[in-house]
Amino acid sequence: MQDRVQERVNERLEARSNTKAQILSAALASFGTAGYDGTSLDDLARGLGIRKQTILYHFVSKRGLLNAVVDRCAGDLTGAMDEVLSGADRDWERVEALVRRVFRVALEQPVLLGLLREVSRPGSPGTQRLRNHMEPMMARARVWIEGEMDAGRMRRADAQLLLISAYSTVVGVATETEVLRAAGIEPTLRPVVQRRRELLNFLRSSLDPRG
Amino acid sequence: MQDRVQERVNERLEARSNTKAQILSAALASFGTAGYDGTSLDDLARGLGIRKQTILYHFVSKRGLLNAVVDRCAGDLTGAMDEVLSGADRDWERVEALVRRVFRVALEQPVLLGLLREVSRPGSPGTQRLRNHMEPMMARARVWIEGEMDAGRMRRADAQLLLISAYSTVVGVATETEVLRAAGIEPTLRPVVQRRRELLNFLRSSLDPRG
DNA sequence: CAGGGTATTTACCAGTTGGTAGAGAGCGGC
DNA sequence: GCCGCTCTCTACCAACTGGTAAATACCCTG
Repeated sequence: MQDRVQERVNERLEARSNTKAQILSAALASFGTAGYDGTSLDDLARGLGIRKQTILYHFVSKRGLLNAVVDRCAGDLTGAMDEVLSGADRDWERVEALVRRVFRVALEQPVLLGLLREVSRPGSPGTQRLRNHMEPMMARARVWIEGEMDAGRMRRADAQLLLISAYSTVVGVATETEVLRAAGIEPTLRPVVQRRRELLNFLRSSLDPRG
Repeated sequence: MQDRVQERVNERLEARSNTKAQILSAALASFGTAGYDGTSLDDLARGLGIRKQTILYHFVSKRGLLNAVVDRCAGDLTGAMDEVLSGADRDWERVEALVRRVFRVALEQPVLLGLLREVSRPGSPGTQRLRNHMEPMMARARVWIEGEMDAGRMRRADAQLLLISAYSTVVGVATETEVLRAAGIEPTLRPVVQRRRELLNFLRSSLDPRG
């Protein structure tokens, strides 16, 4: 009996999250390409075959929708980073694993890069929200790196600046993809892989104690 | 007499270009920071102490204003590149001069980077306009590079991909500056200089025949 | 079947958007 | 004095914006 109740509740939750999830991913795509201001709730709803008020029912306001989208993306990113930071890799291996993991997320969800790009524009609503998500993770990475430095396993450098530079490179991949497309070149993996290699080289040359 | 007439005409042209130029630079700043959709003609006019219709008189439509802004920026950029490409530098020196010159423009007019960023977003109005400006210049640079390759003064590589990568790096500087600011770090020259160095290293390692 | 929560709808609204029409001001030339 | 040109203004508009209020459909539970 209790099981059946739970089943129903799950069904309900599933149904809810179905529409909600659809709205969320459509919003991600729209915010990431057309931008926040360029996204109209009416258009978004029309694209999903629903009414705008359904969106507002689930997310209260446009701003709330953006926040939810940012939360999801930040969750994906910090989740991926968390995975690596909790993993068994050590020293330089961990740095490399971190970079590869983040790039993988970026490649699996190209729209995510677009949103990141949109949301890191100064004055954009959602900047603060993203920052709140990223800051602890960045701080954690920083503490770890600085610990490695103290232990002499990494060369001393400005860890924060390094992290920011890495973050910019990842977001920059979005820019590059767009520029490529604007130039009429169908985006391939190549430039992305190249960027990743560049970033890894940069980090290695900054951190490798043998460097 | 003829002189006085000319004088008056100049005065008139000056007065015209005064308001027009003010609108243009305010629009550049707004498009570059708030984006195209995030820019309201009313707000823009209010900021200048004029009426929106004055803007529309000079630029016909919002789209026309964007086009004019893009034209100006593209002019600044291609002008700078043109200067170098017509200069006396040869081989690697010319590449370096080109990079330094473009970075100088970017540093002198940070808003320009913002606009470039905004306008290279796929689907953004103005993308095509920018492309029309940049393409001939890019083609010219490409032809030159490929000539150098043929002459054996540069190592063979995909010139177009190289140029796009360079372009992305420059635009990426805008992203980085914004990320820095979002992280609460007052933007300094350092990361920009670092990016420039990275780009130069990358180009050298790709093109230097001795590499 | 009645009641209650969830989800989606229709109807509506005030404010803002880019844009049009046209008047008026200031100016030099005839 | 008046024309014509450039520039800026007031007045106005239809379309669209995000958002509120309330009706309704649905499904499960009692």
